[in-house]
Parts: sequence; C-alpha cells; structure tokens
Amino acid sequence: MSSIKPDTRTKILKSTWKLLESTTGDDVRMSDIAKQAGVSRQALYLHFPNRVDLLIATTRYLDEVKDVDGRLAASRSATTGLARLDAFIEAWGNYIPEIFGVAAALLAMQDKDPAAKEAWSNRMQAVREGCEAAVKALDRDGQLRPDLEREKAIDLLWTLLSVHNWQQLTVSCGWTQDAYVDAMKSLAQRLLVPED
Amino acid sequence: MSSIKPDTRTKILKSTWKLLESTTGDDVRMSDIAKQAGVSRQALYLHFPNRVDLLIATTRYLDEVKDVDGRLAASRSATTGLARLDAFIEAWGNYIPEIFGVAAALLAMQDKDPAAKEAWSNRMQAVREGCEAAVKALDRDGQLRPDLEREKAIDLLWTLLSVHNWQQLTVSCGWTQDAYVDAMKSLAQRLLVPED
DNA sequence: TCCTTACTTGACACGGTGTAAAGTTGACAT
DNA sequence: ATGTCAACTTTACACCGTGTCAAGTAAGGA
Repeated sequence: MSSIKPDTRTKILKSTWKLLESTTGDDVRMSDIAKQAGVSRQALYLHFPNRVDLLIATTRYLDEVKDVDGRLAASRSATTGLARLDAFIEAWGNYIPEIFGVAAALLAMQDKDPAAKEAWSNRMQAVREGCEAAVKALDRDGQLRPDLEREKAIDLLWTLLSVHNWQQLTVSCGWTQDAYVDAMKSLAQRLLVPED
Repeated sequence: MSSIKPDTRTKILKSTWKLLESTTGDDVRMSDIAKQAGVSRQALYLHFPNRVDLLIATTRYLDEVKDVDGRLAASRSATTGLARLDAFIEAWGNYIPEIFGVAAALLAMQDKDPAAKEAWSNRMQAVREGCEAAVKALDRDGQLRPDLEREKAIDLLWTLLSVHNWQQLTVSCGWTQDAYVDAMKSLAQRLLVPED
C-alpha cells in the first residue's frame, strides 16, 4: 500500500502513462510498455491481469498523483453559486489536458471493452456530481433559469464539459487552453443563469 | 453507376449498415458481414480492399440513400438568419440518429486507422460548413453577438452539434430526440444571439 | 543450505485481418 | 457444343497482438 520501494508496478504504471500521453491513440502495445519500463512483457501480466486493467489502474494512479478529487473539492468552498460554477469549470477544464492522453486511450476502447466503459463512466460520474453540486448551488441562490429543469441543466453542463468537446475545441479548432476555459465559463453562465 | 442489378456490392453495403446499426460498437467482423450478406468472406475483399474502406464506403452509401446534402441544403432556403439557424439544427440534429450506428463504428476506429479519421473528418467538415453558413447568415442580419468572433462562433456551434454530444444527451441521459433538438435550438440562440 | 519471491525466457493457442491459389457456376459468343 | 470470361466459393495460410504456461535464474532471509 504505502511502501517506499520504487517497485516494478509503479514503474509499469509510469511507463504506461508516459506512452499514452506521448502517442495520440492507442497504438500502445503491451510490449511497448514493457520495453519502456525495462521489464519483460510477462512481468506486466504478473501485476495486471490484462491490458484493460492496466489502463484502468493507470487512470487511478494518475488521479491519485494529480489529485482530481482534491481539485474538484476545492471548488466547493466558493460562497456564491456563480463563483462555484466558475471554480468548478476552471478546476475540471484545466484538469482535462493533464489526463487527456490516458483518457483518450480509455475512450478509444470503450466499445471494445465493457471494463473500459465501466472505468470511464465511473470517472465521468464524478464530474457529473460536480456539475450537479454547481447547479444546485446556483438554484439555491435563485440564479438558475426558471424555464430549465434541474436535471436537464445538469445534463447540459455535463455534456458541455465533456473531454470530447475539450478535444474538439483545443485540438481540432486550435483554441488555447485559456480561451477554452473562458468560453466554457461564459457559455455555462449564458446557458444556466437568466439574463440579469 | 446506375445499373438496376441487386448486385453483391450493394448487398454487402446494406448488410454492413444493418449490422452496424443493430449492434452498438464495432464488434462487427468481416465474417459477420459476409454471413449477413449471404456471401463468402472473401467476396468482401473482391469488392473492398479492407475493412476500413468497406466502412467508409458504407457511410458514403448511407449519405447517398439518406441524402444528407439535400437535407442540409434545404436549410439554406430560410430567409432570416435565425430561421436558418433553426432549420440547420433541425436538419442535422434529426439526421444524427439515422446515421448513428455507422458513425459510431467509424468514430471508434479513428485512432486505429488514419483512413477512418480522414473519412470522418470529411463528413464533419460538411457539418462545419453548415455551421459557418448559419453563423454568417446571422451576422448578415446583425443577429450575432458582437463580443463573439465569427470563427469562434462557428467552432462553438460545430462543437455543440457533435455526434458525441447527441449521444451523451440522448443515449446516456435519456433525452428524447425532440428534447435534444429543442435544447440545441435554444442553446444555440442563447449562445450566438444577443439578448433582445 | 534451502526456500521464497520476483522476474525472465521461450514457446504456444486464439481470434481477427488480409492474401493466395485452385475450383465452380452461369452467361454469352461463336 | 465448345470455349471463355467474370463473379464467386473453398481452403489454406501468414501476420499481429493478447493472454497463458512452464521452466529457469538471481537475490535475500531463516
């Protein structure tokens, strides 16, 4: 659990991570990872039952190192609903590029593998909860559009903040990260909050 | 080109189409398609060099049968920019579910195969052009938010109307098709048009 | 010295794609 | 009728990546 040895398992996780974020796509084979980690291909199977589980473990490792939960939790300290919405968008929006390599790989194998789908939807559920909290905070402040059902507002915000949308705007359209975050903030406000 | 024979090629394309939209995911093997078409697996390779090209040909066939271009073009006849925006969103938004099965398969192999990526981005480019036309029509009417650069407006609208977003809202969130289209219309207006 | 743990080495089965080659069938021309 | 040509079938196989299996090795502890 909390031993100090620079163990093989960690070496494997780091190598997987590195490869996933360097090469866009899932042309990352088990043998590639093994080579990167300076370990035999079979050693991977001593630590992880299969490729999918290794990838999932990599996302967990990444979440731990990067402390997603901590970042998202931070946005909860905002006082007003509006500030909270902004803080959440900023926290999540700026987290996306850090996990994108791994996320894309997991995303790519969604329909191939049920386990990957499960793992991904678990992560996204956490984001959805963040959206839910933000929308509820808005509502409590009387800042949510009256013509918008709460549940639909959550769905929309969640969809808006998807990794795919981030990818399309930054990678495909060439937006800067800042432009993305700013746009999402103003878009979310325009979407959820009634015009003053 | 325009012969009447119910040829093998068409039989293959129809079978591929049917399988893709019945099974969510790309667990559609060449042998499955062959079986469905009542043809040997090798016959597929007589008509299409490989799996990717077959899938791409299927999308082209689908576009032809469903007449995407015609539908999108129809939205151009609207007089005001606002009507045009609505018409475009309706046309494209209601087209998505019809192509979704095939689209998802193509989408799934994007990072595996450059050809699939190319094919998909070609199709999406057509949608982007529709977005561009709608935004320009709005701008001509003086209905585009002044604080929004044209290019960014196009990017945003295009992203908003992605297949992924449709999938998330309808499939994952359980929205009806009508709810989706309505939400996209009002969202686009709120996004692009200044509050009256 | 023996045992255990972690890892290596090398071989192999499986599934899916794509290739190669020889055989079958039917239509059509002469 | 004969030949031929095209479309398709059948069978076999090479390739690749995943996952499995079994035997071997090296280091550390009792």
